[in-house]
Amino acid sequence: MFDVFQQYLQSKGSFTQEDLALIQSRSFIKKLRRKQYLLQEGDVWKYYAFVAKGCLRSYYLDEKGIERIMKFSVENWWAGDRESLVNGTPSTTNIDVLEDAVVVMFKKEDFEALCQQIPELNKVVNTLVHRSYIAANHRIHAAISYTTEEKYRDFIEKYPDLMNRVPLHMIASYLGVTPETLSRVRSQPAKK
Amino acid sequence: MFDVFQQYLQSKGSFTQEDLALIQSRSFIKKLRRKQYLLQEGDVWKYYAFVAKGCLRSYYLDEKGIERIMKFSVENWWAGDRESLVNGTPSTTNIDVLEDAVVVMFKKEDFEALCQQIPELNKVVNTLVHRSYIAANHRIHAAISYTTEEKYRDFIEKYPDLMNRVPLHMIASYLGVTPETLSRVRSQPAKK
DNA sequence: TATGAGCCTTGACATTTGTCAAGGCTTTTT
DNA sequence: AAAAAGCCTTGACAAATGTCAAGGCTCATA
Repeated sequence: MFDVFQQYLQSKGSFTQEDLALIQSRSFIKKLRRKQYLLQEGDVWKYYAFVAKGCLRSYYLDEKGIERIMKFSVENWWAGDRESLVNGTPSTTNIDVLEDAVVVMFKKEDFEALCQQIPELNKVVNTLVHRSYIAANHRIHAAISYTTEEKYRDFIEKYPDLMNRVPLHMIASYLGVTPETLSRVRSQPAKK
Repeated sequence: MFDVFQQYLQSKGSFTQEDLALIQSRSFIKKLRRKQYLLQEGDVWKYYAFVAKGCLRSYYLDEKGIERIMKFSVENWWAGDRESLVNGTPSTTNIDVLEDAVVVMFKKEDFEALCQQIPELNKVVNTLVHRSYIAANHRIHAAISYTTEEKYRDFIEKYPDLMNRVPLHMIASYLGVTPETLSRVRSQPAKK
């Protein structure tokens, strides 16, 4: 399954065979079953984790104990909690598995050492954070200015495959509405 | 006004006098009056801009022509449009001045060359992007799971000084509610 | 095959928020 | 000083969303 990560890297930058071999030597593969946790609230997240296969979700529990989904991670995405990773603080988020998954993982220190040794890897990672930041801003944009219907359409457009892989009530959670509201919006005739 | 930026840099990393002199030599100062634009929709943003004094806001116009405020930038914050900067695409956001401002600016190429030459600067910038990303996630969290009252309290807690510098209707816009709703939430007796 | 859990929808009703209109107050501009 | 613009609030009503309860359907498991 490392080859999936290898292809990802090659699509984002140019790496020599030595680079790739070195990266692989520091990696380890983790197979995860449906419903299994990758990270639980209270633990400190100390890894870099690339999803080679499957589907995961990151969520936290709000004051009322309701699950709020922040992110879905499928093939070619990363999973984890950057805040916990960067600050070394206990995580407030849970990550569990929606579809059996294979994850390419690195310990934090190992990965950061790799970034020092391989400038191209460092560049790829920085670009990733940049893009994640831009994507987060799009989501803020959507959250504060779209109607529920617009949020839903936007989600379908951005993540058409997730529509068929993830239950609707989780999409509702991701969008910040109740399952009932999403259901009603879906059944409404499309207006313009 | 460069000294404000200098102090910022020194608080985030360690720089030699040569580093700082080099950085200053590539910078230029821009003074901006209230209501003036720093960036207008349609233009490509090609700078790095650090606010040494004053207050700016980033906003875009939604489908109905309503201003949606994405960000306020005061002293020791950055202003600009990372999406336009990174992708070279025309910006969809406007940045204008709420309080007369002084901004330390760099052309994109100059600043990125500086990052190449001064690894410490590069580190500071990468850390900044990381933190911005984490902050953006907090805002998504707030947007999808907080009530209006909670959003308002959260804003006050995070940005107490902005409360006294920015009109309420702009805070309402930032939070994604109408000025009327914010006004009502403010006048309600606090519940728990 | 039977059982139960999970998922989606629908209805009725309460609550929140938006919309429109108006008024008072302060600050800026003329 | 007068006029205008901007800001905040309030009221009345409409629209959107949440809450609670129920039912049917599919799918996994005993």
